[in-house]
Amino acid sequence: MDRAENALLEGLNPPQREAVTYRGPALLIVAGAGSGKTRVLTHRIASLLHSREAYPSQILAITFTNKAAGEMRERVEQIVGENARGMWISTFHSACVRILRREAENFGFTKAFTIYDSGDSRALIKRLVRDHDGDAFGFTPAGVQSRISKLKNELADAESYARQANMSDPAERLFVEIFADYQRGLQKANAFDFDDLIAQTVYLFRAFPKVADVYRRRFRHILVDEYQDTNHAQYALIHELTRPVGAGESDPYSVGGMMIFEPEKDPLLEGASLTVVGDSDQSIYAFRGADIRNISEFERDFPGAKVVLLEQNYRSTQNILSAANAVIGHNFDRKDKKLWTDSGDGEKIVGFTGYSQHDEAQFIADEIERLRKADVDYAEIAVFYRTNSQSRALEEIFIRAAVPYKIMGGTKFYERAEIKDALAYLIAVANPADEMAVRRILNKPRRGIGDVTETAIARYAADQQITFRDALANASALGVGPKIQAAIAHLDAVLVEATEKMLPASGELAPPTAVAEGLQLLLSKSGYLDALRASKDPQDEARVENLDELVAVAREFARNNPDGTVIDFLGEVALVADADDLDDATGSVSLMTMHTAKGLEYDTVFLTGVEEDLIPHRISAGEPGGPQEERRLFYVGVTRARQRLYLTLAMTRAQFGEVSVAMPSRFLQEIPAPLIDWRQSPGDVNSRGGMQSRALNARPGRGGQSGGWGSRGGSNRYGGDLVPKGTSIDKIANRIPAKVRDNGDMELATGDRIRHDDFGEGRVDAVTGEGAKRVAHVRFDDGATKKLLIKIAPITKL
DNA sequence: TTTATAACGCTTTTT
DNA sequence: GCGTTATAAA
Repeated sequence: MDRAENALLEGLNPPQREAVTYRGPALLIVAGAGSGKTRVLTHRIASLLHSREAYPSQILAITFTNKAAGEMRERVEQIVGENARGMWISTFHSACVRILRREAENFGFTKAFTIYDSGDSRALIKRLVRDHDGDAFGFTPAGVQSRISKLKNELADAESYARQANMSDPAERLFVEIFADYQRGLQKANAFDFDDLIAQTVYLFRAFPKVADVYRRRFRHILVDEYQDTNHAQYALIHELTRPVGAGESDPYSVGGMMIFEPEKDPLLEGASLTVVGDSDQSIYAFRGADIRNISEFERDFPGAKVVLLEQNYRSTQNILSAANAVIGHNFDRKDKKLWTDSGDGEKIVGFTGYSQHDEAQFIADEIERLRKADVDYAEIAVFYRTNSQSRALEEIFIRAAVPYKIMGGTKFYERAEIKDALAYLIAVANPADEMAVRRILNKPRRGIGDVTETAIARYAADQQITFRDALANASALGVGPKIQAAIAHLDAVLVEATEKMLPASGELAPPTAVAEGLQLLLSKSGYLDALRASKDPQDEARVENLDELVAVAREFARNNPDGTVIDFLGEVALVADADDLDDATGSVSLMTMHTAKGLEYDTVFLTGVEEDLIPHRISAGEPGGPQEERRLFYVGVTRARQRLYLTLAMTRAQFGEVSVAMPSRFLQEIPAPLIDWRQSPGDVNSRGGMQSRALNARPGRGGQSGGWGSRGGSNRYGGDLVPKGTSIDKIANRIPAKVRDNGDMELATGDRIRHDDFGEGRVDAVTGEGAKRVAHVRFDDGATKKLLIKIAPITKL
């Protein structure tokens, strides 16, 4: 082992070293949270390159997000420099796009295929459900879409599904019909959806072993990150790629001259070596088909596989790890794994219960400001929540408290209407077969082309056996008014002009700037930008800026890919997720869902909304394995924190415009009590002498919910302190009562007089809502009116 | 065809 | 609470 080799191993613990240096057909690295897996992975790649066991071009490293891929490439480059070029470090999806582009002609697509994101495919499915009268059977586009997606992830197509489905059930027959039509629709549009990218690549490899062999011969070392999140199709793809080369020679498809590569006699070459890294405790994507068995049964799938366990954590304090271990330990049927650190206990976890989500948010804002004064950088603070909708309350308070923040992965840039419109213009140029894109831009901006005209175009196209796009060129033949004819002709002319710019018919290469310029041309000459500028809707100003940004993205793309065509650009754009542009959060607090948080780490983490029905989410309760997955999600959130972890919740939460009572999450009770320092525990909130609500004090007498629900302690007529007397604190971890304050079925009617612990006496003006959500509208004697949740407000009937 | 209004219903996570 | 969609009116 030479010096450079030694440098690669420096600072690694023994299991990490083993993971870097082991050589064999299959290696599973079970990497607990924060155990340095990216480091191990990059060093392993560097080690392979350094020892000349592999050329860069023989390495395929697969990650889950583009961001992770970029990071890995960067870190490998830091070690091996220029040598990193030629490696494929990419996501499953972009790797498959690369392969499919090269091989598309083998199976009825062209190189110019486009990619349908979930919105696109939803739109297509929606139309099909309508056409087939699907709602008669209770079909919703979302439901059909998720069924199709699940099936594709299992590598089933409409035909194979039909074979084993109960076809005497008319609903099943209809579903199969819609599924098949959907697939035909995609094919006709020369497009793949996300799931197809993987599945079709697998089909391609299976149907054309000679094609598969090309890639098997090329990639000798395959490394897969986040293996616990792979679904069956991705698993199958890995399997296909790691098969011995030439093994498929007897396959009937390999005769017949379909393949583009000359069949040649191959000496059987053994399969590529496979390294997978994962942590079954961090599997949080089962809902979209991730199969935890891929990792738990790895040793069975790849006999002779080596397993390396990384348990030492380099990220968090022992207190945080102990809490994480305790919670995840409640999941049964998992391999026991305990994270540990040698860096000390650190601070206690801080718990806080607010009266409302605003109160909770206020606490977080106050705490952030306090940390800020202690010289903590905003960028090292993150706030996590389970659902995107929870971010609103946080935002409101943060804005008021002047806490700079950035929402990660909120409304997605590429899902904004104006961006999708702009991309549809590009698609109309790059892949005119994609009828949906053409239809989308038909009347954007408004040109007076409505339903009637659209159908006329479609009928004409069908009659003439031409595409919808080509029908636009014959506006005069459509039998529509002259004004509309002119509008269509103008649109057609703009598209033609852009096509010449971006895809010159002469065959010469368009200049790198063509995409950005073409986009600008489309947006301005189509009148799209003018329409936005003329609009009086203030949001449209922001839309113009978004479009400017898209043009900037196109320019950036041209710089990075001088040979990139508009098709390449669209392909890249279709596969960027929002997790990918997390970087520019400098100087602001990061807000994101727990799912988005995976793979990230922060000094200080606020885990908010730690309530039943939120985490675990109520929808998960009914799904098999749901609560367990929610626990893993919680575990992921907890293990993101390096030094400080806050667990916060609220007593009441407004959801769907309704206020409801929230209960502390069961996960809180799974954390040993001594680990948490409750600033205000769920118990305190209901019992006398609890701490005061800061939110209330900050804005006394403010109407609305936050002021209204809030109450400070107060005697509880129905049981006082809900922790039974004489019970040791350990038995009831964290003193979390099973119930919050409960007034039972207190009956209130208009005209009743009540006394409120904080606001004094008043008269009930009205009662709205039902059951636990009944709300009393009370006019207090000082003139203030409040809305009070009858079940839990600290009130007594007089 | 477009616009205004009402009703509706849906609310988890995402490459 | 929200955005989307159906319906009615201009």
